[in-house]
Formats: sequence, C-alpha cells, structure tokens
Amino acid sequence: MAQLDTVSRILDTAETLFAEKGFSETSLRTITSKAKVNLAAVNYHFGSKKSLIQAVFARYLDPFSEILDKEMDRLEAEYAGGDIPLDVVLSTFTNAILTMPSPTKNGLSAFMRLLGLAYTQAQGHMRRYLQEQYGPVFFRFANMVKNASSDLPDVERFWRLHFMLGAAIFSMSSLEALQDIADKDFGEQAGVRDVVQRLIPFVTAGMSAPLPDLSGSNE
Amino acid sequence: MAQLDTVSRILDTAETLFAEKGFSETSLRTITSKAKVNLAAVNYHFGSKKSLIQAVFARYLDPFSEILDKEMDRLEAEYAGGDIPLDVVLSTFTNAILTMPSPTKNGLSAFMRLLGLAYTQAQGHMRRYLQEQYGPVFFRFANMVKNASSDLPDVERFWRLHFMLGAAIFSMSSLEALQDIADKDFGEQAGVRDVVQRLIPFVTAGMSAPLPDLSGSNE
DNA sequence: TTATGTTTCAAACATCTGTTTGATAGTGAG
DNA sequence: CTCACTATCAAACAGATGTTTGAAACATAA
Repeated sequence: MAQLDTVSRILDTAETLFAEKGFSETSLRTITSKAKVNLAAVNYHFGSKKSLIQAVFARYLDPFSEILDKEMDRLEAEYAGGDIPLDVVLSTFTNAILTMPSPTKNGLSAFMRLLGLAYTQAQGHMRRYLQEQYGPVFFRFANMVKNASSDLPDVERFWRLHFMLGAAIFSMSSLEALQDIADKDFGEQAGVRDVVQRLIPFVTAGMSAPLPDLSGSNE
Repeated sequence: MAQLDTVSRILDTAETLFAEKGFSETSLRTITSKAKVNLAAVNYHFGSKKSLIQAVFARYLDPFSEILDKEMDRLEAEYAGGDIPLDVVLSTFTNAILTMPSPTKNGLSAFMRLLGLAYTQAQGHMRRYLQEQYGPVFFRFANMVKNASSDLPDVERFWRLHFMLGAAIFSMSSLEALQDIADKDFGEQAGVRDVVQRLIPFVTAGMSAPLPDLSGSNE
C-alpha cells in the first residue's frame, strides 16, 4: 500500500508543478522534495521523467477520451444518422471535460493548462505519445465537426477548427490567472463551467461566420 | 563592425532555435555553436540568457508597438471621435503585424511562435518585462476594442478578448506546421496573410455572438 | 610607434540535471 | 523463523547548464 501512496503523491505534485512552470522547468528534485518522497522513487516507479510526464497526462486523458467516445456513441444514436447541430457537437466535447472525474483537487484548470503546454511545449516524444494513444478518438470528433459544418469549404473549416482550438486551449490554460483578473476587475467569480459556457457561443459564431475575402492576398 | 555582426548572428540563431524548441530547451552552447561565435559572447554582449531572450523579443516588439501606436493615431484621426467598427479595429492590429519590417528572413512565423511561447511558457521575468515595456500600447488597443463593442457587458468582453487572443496566437504559433498540413491535404499554400484574413471574420463573428445562457452553472 | 579600449577565445567554475547503485528496511508466504 | 520480493533511502555518477576568468587579438586614436 505504501507504494501506491508514493506513486500518487508523485503524480499529484508533478501535475501541479508541471502546470505551474512547465516540464523542463520542473526538476525531479523539486517534485520529490515537495512530495516528501525519495529522489530515486520517480525512476523506480515510472522509469524516467518522460514516462512520468506521460503518466500525468494518462491520468486525465484515459477517462476523458473514454467518456468522449461514449458520448459520441450516444449522440449518433440519438440523431440516428440525421444531422447533428454544431453547437451540440461542441457541447458534447466540453461536457466530456466537465463531467470527467478529476483525479486531484486542482481539478480541471491544471488539466487545461497541461493540455496547452502539451501543444505548445510539446517535445517530440509527447506529440507522438498523444497521437498514438488518443489520436483515433479526436479524429472521430473532428469528423463529427466536419459533418456538422458541411457547408464550409474544407480548407476554411481546417483553419477555423484550429482557431477554435486556440481560443479554448489558450484561455483555459491561463484560466487561473484570468479568473483572478476577472474576479478583481468585475467581481465575478467565474468557474470553469461559466467560462466554457461563454466559449461555446463565441466559437459557434466563429465557425459559421461569413467566408473571408481572400482577394489581393496572393503575395 | 565585427561586434555588430556577432550580436546579430546571435540574435538570428537564438530566435530560430527559441521558436523551434522553446527557451529552456535551447542552450547557449547550441546557439553559439550554430552561430559560429564563442560561448562567452552571449554573456559579453547581452549579460545573461534572460537578457538575450528579451533582446530577441525587443527586436520584433519595438517596431511593432511603434507601428501599432501610429496606426491607432491614424484611426482616431480618421474617425474623429466617431465610433470605429470592430473589424476595422482588429484589422488595424493585424495590419500592424503584416507591415512590420521583419528583422530576419524567418519573418512573421517565428515571431508569432515566440509570442505564443511568451504567453504560455512565460517565466516570471518575461511576463514582467513584456508588461512594463509594451503594456501601455496594448492597453490602448484594448480600450479601442472596448469602444468598438460597447454593447457587450464588460465581463463578457473580457473573456471574448482572450478567446480572440487565443485563436490568433495559438494558430499563428503553430503556423508553419499547420501550413504544411493544409498544403498537403488541400493543396493550398496559405501565406501568413491568408490565415490572418481568415482569422478576422472568425473572431469578429465570435465577438458579436449572442450572449451565453449562464443559468444553472452556479456550482 | 605606443597606449587604450573593445572584442574574441579556450578553459575552468560552480551548480544543477536525470539516472544508477548498493545497502537497508519492510512485507507476506511457506 | 526463513526466504524471496518489494520499496525506500543516502550517496554517487556522468553529463549539461549558465557564467566567469584571464590572456590573446584587434582596432583606434594620440
């Protein structure tokens, strides 16, 4: 039982520190000392720092991708081959995030920040791991988005999908800092749910915006 | 003359490497060896690695913030106290980016990627530096956005502004990778200008989206 | 020329990094 | 108890990091 305790103590503190400072900026020594475990424990239980990072992600992404997959099953059954509105598709994704059981009390904001880091700070091994492990689920979701916006040219949707991703990941990954500001300036204590609920109309409107005029931009 | 050559050779290669791998992942030794200058040159000319990072940013942000400031002068003169449409305000910002003289041939994509890193990977010193150095200009711009969307509640605008920022920074910071995919999948060789031109309608629509229904989210 | 200030260079410095080792303690089964 | 296995620990390891040093090369002006 002692080993499980050590393992999860490491995972918890690693998660917090990674989210705070990033991966390479967080040393194993600061993790282990803060977790009150021996330095060698990380390499003993996880093998290497890289594997530790992956384990931190897996603890969130395993349940998340499973939930998302089931939710998509449910959606397709409910609409039975018919068209699914875009905002419903998007809400499915965010609902999967919100209903996901959180392994730590930090909850979502740490996970969101990690997602952001994974995308920008992604060293090669991380990108590969995420792609191999969770690629299919996200590919399935991307396809649902495609069907829900079939009037959009493929190239345009491609870019708008990434604008959407950016809006979500970026704001979520700085969520804590932004919440503090919002609280101080507007007296609004926004939870993750509120922010997500604000995000949906924004990206939905963005996805169905009029097509851009690309004339004169051929450089 | 030799010293200027050394300085800019360091800046050029540092910029490229930072954009590729991030700040802490790039060592002074890889920078100096790739730039074919002595290791000590960085500390001699810049003082420290932190200052090098700031110098890389300054080379872009100094001209940019100056241009943006002047463009805002021009706008306010043109509209002479009247309301400035939101998409015009936003275009001003992107135009400032596009017309900015690029110190290196990497051009914008490196700069955009750096901006993204600065925001997500921002160690304390970077955030402070950016705020102190370029805070006023961006504050002025934020105010223009506020006036151009005065019908929006303050809190709502606050969050949408960050959604917007996220969409821009995120997609721009992965621009090169995304361009490759877009080229391969759709045969479209999109330049920075095209992407920006696609971005404008997206964020404009998002900014003027219907207000979210926040009921039932009080957790 | 000499003298002065600046820039380059190889080498060393101190510190921090992830990882390994071998000894020690703890645990549960036979 | 004894044995085999697992987990913890302090210590050391090998390498990389940013930074400093002191001498050498260079340039510029008197």
